[in-house]
Amino acid sequence: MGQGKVTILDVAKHAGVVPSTVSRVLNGYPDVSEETRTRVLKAIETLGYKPNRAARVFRTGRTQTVSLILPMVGTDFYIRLINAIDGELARYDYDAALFPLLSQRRLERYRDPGALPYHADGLLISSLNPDHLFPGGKIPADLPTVLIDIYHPAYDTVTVDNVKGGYLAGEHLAERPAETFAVMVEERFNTPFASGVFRDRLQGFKQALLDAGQPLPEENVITVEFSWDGGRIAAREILNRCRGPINVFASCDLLARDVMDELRHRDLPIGREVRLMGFDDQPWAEDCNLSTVRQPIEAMGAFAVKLLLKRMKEPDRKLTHKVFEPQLAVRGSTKGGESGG
Amino acid sequence: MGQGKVTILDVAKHAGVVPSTVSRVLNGYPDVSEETRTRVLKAIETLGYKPNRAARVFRTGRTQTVSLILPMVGTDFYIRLINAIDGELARYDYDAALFPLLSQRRLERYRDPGALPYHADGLLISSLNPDHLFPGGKIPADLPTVLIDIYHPAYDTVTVDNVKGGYLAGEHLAERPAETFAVMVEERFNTPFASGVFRDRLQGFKQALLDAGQPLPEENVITVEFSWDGGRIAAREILNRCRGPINVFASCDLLARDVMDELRHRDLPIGREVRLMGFDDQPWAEDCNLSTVRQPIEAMGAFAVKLLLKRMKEPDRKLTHKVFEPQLAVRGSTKGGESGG
DNA sequence: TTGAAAGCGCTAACAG
DNA sequence: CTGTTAGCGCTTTCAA
Repeated sequence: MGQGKVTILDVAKHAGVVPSTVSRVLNGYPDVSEETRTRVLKAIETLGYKPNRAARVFRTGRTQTVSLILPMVGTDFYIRLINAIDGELARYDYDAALFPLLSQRRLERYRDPGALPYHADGLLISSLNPDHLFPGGKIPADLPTVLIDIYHPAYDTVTVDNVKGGYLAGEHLAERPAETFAVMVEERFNTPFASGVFRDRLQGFKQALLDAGQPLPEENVITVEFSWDGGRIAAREILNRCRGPINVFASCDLLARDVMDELRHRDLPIGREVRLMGFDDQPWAEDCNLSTVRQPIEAMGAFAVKLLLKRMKEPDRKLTHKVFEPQLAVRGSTKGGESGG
Repeated sequence: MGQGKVTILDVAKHAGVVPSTVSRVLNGYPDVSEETRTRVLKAIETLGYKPNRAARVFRTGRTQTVSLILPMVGTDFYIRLINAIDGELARYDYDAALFPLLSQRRLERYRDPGALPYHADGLLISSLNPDHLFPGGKIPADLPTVLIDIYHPAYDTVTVDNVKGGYLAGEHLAERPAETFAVMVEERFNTPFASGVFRDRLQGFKQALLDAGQPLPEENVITVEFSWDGGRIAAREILNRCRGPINVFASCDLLARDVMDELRHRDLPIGREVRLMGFDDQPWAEDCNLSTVRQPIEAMGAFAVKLLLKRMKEPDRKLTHKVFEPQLAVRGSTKGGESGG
């Protein structure tokens, strides 16, 4: 049975119908009598028929696939995003194909309009700016496209308001005045991987402090590489400079975690002497008792999918730029009293 | 020009030849006169012809694509592996499609023989045991398959000798006798994600100590969750138990890094009072001055690809089980003198 | 070295 | 509700 060579014709013969009828059953058309339907299904079963995807794609011109281009996979943000996108796509019988831009070579291959990622019905690009990615900023293939986590005037975009998130963090810390520091991540220019989110977060943070009448001195912005000990270096820098009560805003939880670590090793009671905020609400942030800013990633993913499907249906609809609002997650690291951990 | 609707027929007409000739040019057949070849190429150029991948796949039955199923993407091991595989595949005009098993839902979808990953000419599976992955251990689609980083008697496999790696680490540490500990990562049974590498590393390590006449007491094996603070917990445990000179073998660099961190915070001179070994040789291991065990990941990836291509050519060739040997990378964390960092 | 012709497996008009 | 028919774009014999 089923050597993979059973075609719709075999099924039709076996069921005593014509191929198009089998096709109708296969594609769930309503106008098939219950009787023939079961007969066809039985034939499919006994012959072990497996539809030939290549033929279907060829014939219909649709792959039922959406390509998702992103910098990497493995961080919490992307895993949650992918799952959200995946789940939503499945509701419409679509599959997601993942294309993490792990190396320069891959990027170069994706400049070819015939490359694998463009063999899809639509394109989702997360955290990457087409202007930096492709020569002339033009996506090689002419596919319906939605950008996630990055703004661009020429595409449908789904973003989170990072400025607002930073503002929320700033507002929150400003309620408990202290010498305040921000730990930033180096974002190189002209890199494909520069979405500017960290810059935005800092900007909002500064604004909040300004509005609260506690402007952040420029020298209190510590910029570090996003490396295996960036956060620790920043923490040491801060503690060298300042002894009294401190507020620290780290532009992502990963950084905040390292800062927290360093603080704890110095027996500084987090939440009292030092208050610390992160950004992202990583799953372990709660365990760390880390105050942070939560992004509605699942909602963004689902929205992006819906938007893409709409764009696929109506290529000429006007552009949508959806902005999601982040939320404050207040925990021990900015409350009084308990130590964080 | 080139609305994506230009076919090989248009090109043929424009060049004054017949479609099959265009096809011959497209596929680099030798028996085409230089004159017609250039004429065809010019036609392709001016019309902006882009070959229709779907049609080609349909016609030839080949996708020129290999699917790579792995637990995740983003760790150094997988990034290096993917790049190696990618590069080797490109030499043979193949593309790699990545399928990280990020969620249970994805796994379930991949149980369907019609799922996207099986729409390929071959399958590479890294670090995942088909027996745990699929019901009955049978890969849903009947594709040429090579397993990487995991052994299985029924498939071509490419592995690294983790037992040997652990042995090398053990031998190395045994040269400087001290109270010795091993930090293990919890590997749950019946999980798709249990490849057993950590177990193998520990086994080799124990054997080396045994052979050196310094058997490792069972209670000196510290098992931790692979979480954000597993290494630190282990380090504290070790330091609570023991004061004198210590040898620590962490079953991966990530863990070793956290152990090292905790040690440094206690001002324990790494390489003197405490000697520490990791496993994997992460890119930052050298910066940390961490002694570790290096895996020939690039060689493994390239070999796996070659093996897969052979299997695709000759489905009936006998199974290959290639085992690569790891190498010791000795650095400051196990040398005398300098502190690690 | 090139042309003619057939057909891969499936779907989508259209007709009945 | 079901059958007839045509053809998607490309490759691959086979013949010239």
